Amino acid sequence: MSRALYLRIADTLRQRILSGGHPVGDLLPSENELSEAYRTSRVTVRKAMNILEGEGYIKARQGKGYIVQPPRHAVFTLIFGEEDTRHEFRCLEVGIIEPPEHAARSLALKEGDLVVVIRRILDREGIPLAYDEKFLPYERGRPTVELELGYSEFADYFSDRFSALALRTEMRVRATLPPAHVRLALGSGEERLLAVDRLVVSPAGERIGFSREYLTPEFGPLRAFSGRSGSAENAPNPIP
Amino acid sequence: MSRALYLRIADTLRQRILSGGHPVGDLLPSENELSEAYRTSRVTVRKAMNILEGEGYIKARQGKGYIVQPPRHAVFTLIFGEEDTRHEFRCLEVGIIEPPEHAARSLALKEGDLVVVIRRILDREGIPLAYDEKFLPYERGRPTVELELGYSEFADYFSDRFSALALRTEMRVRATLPPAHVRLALGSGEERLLAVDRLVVSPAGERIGFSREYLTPEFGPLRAFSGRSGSAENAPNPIP
DNA sequence: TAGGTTGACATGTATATACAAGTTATACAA
DNA sequence: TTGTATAACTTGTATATACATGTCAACCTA
Repeated sequence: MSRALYLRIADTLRQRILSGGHPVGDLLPSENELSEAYRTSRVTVRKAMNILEGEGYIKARQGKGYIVQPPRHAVFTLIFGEEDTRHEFRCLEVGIIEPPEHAARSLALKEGDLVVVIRRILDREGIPLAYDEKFLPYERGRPTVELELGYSEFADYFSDRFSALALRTEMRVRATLPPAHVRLALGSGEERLLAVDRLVVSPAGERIGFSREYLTPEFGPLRAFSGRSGSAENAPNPIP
Repeated sequence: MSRALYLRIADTLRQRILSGGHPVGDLLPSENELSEAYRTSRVTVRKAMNILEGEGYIKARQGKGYIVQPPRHAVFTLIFGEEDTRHEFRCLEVGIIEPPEHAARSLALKEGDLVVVIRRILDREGIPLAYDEKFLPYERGRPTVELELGYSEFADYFSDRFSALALRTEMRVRATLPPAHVRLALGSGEERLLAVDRLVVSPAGERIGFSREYLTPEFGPLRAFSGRSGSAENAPNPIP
């Protein structure tokens, strides 16, 4: 038997969108029209639509229809460093401080607001891999269990307060010269560092935490894979 | 009305997986068992399963069941630089050469194989933003229209030979000191560069192209967003 | 004219059903 | 013992149907 009908419907609609037959913002034919056109049921058409929606080509609006979406950016699966578990964290500093300017701005703090700070070194067998600063808005009275934060992401830590999947993370990566306190902590005269800023935002828009990491070359490159839905198995590693 | 039933089923199963109730490799209860347990139809249970499968928690195996998957890496939407279209490419070199060692290795070329090379500078209003090298395996007799390659990705360019969606891209990002010829081309004494290697692979595993880009600080940071399925609208930009 | 109602039509959720096709353990035959 | 049917599971595909809910334009009323 050939490909399933709902896949073939998705294929032809996808092709029609890609070839410009349905420009961005266009309303696709309704489910009823399509099910008549393909002489099939509405349920089967919906399966095709769900696929295209998952791929980002269209967006469903109840009561309105399916709207063709602008081409979205490539989706990558990001992997930090090697899957090597021999690394350890050395905590340098934990406390409640006035936030440095960049953290205050990212967390949208008001003048005088305090933050919980955690500064750590990641190393593997004595070799420093990364310097890591985390900033969490300090709420008077909230238990500061979070001072014990391990390497887990904010998202992991806050998965009880929020559904981990609901949290949104924004990252910025740049090459940088380390500030003095980082260079000192990392020991060597490292100059080729990757700086990774992360901001974790709750579904309600509350800024939950901000972290800045400085990655040394020993940490390894930041790797990303696109194509197919992010399962690790189809991501072998041809780039040497 | 409360949340839809299929969403609630997905929620409770997700929670059960996250809390270790169903370890990795475990087989979930079958659709029939679940539809009895929740006193609903198999179709509704399947909707829940499809969600969890899309989120990577489980994987369906026909004839077998739903298998709990290992936690997958976060999926990010990557954005390069600003959405500023005032930039231009200046082509430095186009030709057919013996590949440099890193390109030959990434493309898995044999001794003596040649590549088409394109070296370009990206700049905005006279300021260099990036240095870009692309390498394509040279096939004798293939028309070298590709010498005209614009800023389009390989994926765009080869979308006629392959479905653009089928192509897989692997990226590596690191901070680097530029090699001499790049420093020369970029003019200034730039030292804080992001190096981005990309390898594009066809569905059959054929290595289609390799590119190496050196991004200056003026190019802007590499940005990534996670959470929700990669639509651009829910990615405003709080990190300043 | 301004504002509210209604109805046609869109997608969202849910049920019941049927058959196709992959998997596996068990029973049985060579 | 080894191989092969078979039966009882599993998920995959597809249909027909019902009602809930969001959207919007046309119409009606004050």
